[in-house]
Amino acid sequence: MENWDEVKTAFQVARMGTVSGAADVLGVHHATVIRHIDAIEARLGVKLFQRHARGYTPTEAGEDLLRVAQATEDQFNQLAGRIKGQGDDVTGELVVTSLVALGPLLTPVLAAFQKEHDGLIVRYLTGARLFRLEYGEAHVAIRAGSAPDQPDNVVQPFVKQRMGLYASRDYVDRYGVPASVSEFPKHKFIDNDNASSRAPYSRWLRSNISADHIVFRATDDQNLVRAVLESAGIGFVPVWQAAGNNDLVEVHPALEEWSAPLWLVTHVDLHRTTKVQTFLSFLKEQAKVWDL
Amino acid sequence: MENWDEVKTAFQVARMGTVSGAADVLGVHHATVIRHIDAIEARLGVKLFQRHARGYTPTEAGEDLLRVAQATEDQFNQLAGRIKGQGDDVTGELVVTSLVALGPLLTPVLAAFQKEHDGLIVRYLTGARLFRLEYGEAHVAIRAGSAPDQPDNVVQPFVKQRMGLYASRDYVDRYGVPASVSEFPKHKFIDNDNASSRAPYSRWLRSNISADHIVFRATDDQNLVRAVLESAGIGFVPVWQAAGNNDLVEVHPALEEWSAPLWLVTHVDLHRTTKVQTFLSFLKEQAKVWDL
DNA sequence: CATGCTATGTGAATTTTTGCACAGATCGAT
DNA sequence: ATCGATCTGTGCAAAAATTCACATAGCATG
Repeated sequence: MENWDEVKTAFQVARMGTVSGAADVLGVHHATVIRHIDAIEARLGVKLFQRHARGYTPTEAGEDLLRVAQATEDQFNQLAGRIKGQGDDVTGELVVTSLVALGPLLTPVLAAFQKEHDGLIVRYLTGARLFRLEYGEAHVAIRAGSAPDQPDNVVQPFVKQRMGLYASRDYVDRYGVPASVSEFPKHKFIDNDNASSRAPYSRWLRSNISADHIVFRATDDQNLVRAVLESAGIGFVPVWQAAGNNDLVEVHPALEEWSAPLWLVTHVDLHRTTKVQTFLSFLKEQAKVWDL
Repeated sequence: MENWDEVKTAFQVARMGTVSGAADVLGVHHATVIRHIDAIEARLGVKLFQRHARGYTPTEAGEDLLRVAQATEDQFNQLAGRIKGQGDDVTGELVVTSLVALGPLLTPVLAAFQKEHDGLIVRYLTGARLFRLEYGEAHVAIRAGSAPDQPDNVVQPFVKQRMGLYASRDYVDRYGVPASVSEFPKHKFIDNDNASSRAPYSRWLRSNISADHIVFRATDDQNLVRAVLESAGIGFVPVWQAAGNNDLVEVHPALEEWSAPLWLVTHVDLHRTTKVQTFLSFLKEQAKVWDL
């Protein structure tokens, strides 16, 4: 059974009883049907049909094939139905990945989206390692930083995350609050460990504060926030995150140039699917009421 | 699901995880695999795989297809096994057709053949209407008369059926036995109703006896024999059939030129199968001990 | 019994598919 | 970092499959 198309052809011949009839159904020339039958019979070494001028009557082998191929056709039709349908409704899994830091923001949205779509299973992946879209690990990724430029990824701007400079109440009690940028050199700062980070607030800090005043560095954003709370110094925290924390004191009003854009990233192959598109528009709608 | 071969290709890709791997298994070029996948996805309007430089990972739709096609492959393999096997052993049905008259001769042979092959179902069809090989109604036909010449049929000579001229004991008591052919015009004869019958004994009768001495005609051979037994006249009966009947008296020794050949006929498509060949050789072997 | 209809079957032309060669990209290892 | 191995992807030539055209054969109908 090397060639499945020949099985399909033989199936139609067995069902129709004639080569011409099968050719009509299959939308091919009757000569093609004859050659398919000849080929499959030659491979099997057994006649599937008895030929006569009024048509082909299946032998026992041919009737066996008829039964099996009938089942196959049914299964394929059902499969095609499922697959095509799947493209049009929001079911199955929706896998979303983002930085851990965005958890408080995204979890409510994802929960609400799930409630709207019965039969949808939401998987929200956040972790140390980058979940890769191109391996099918996620449908949608929310990424921070400069515009990603992966060839297979569809990237669109999401929201701007406003960043503020904060210190802990404890730090302020001890060192006070700088009245202006000019007083910054008197203070201790916290920043990303990545010296070439292209996050706008990080670049602003590097160009306005000498490196020796940056006394605490970490790779993970969450650990930077923890360092601020532990009074290690002054650091950037997203305004929405700082808003709910009474221990944080705003050291300097947020500047527009500190804002870090968030990006919505999907894989090309999945971007056009209804599931992904529905989620993306839902997400954007919810984001309108965010005050970042 | 128009093209079943594309399903097969997609199945292998889903199983292997790479286009190249699937191409190796399928024995085609990897470009062909890529084009098959593109084609089936285009028809379905849904991506079955996510492409990346290290291979193809199936989407949910792709995994669905994997499951269905896996089952299909299994079923096709089993089917191929059954069909190929069927070609090599003697099982299923063996349909044999012949003239009713040959029943006493053939039935024992058929019964013996069935005993030798477990799982074989013998159907011995004898009837008024001609069972037609080309419609698959029979595997083997035993025919009498002149060499048949159907293009789709494989014809081989079987045995010569010796014919004798017999009359009933009652007829002989009344009219006596003709001492030689020269006395034949004094007697009544029985013959086939078909004036153009090419059976050798029938032709001999036509050329040696004038038509007005043939007082009983029938289409069916068995009815001709019955007419002889009912004392309607002198008629031809196969010697093997007359041998077991004490009511029949040989009127004239059997002539070689009266012998009617029997033919074994099979359809081309079935002739090469083991089942038919096994039966034919069995039949010929049994026929060696016949005294016709 | 001739005629029309519907079949199968086959060689030649044409279209489609396949294979080939090479480019581009990724990953692991030396 | 560079090399080698392993993938995907694409234009182009070769091969293969399909279509076309026509021949042939049975069967029903008038």
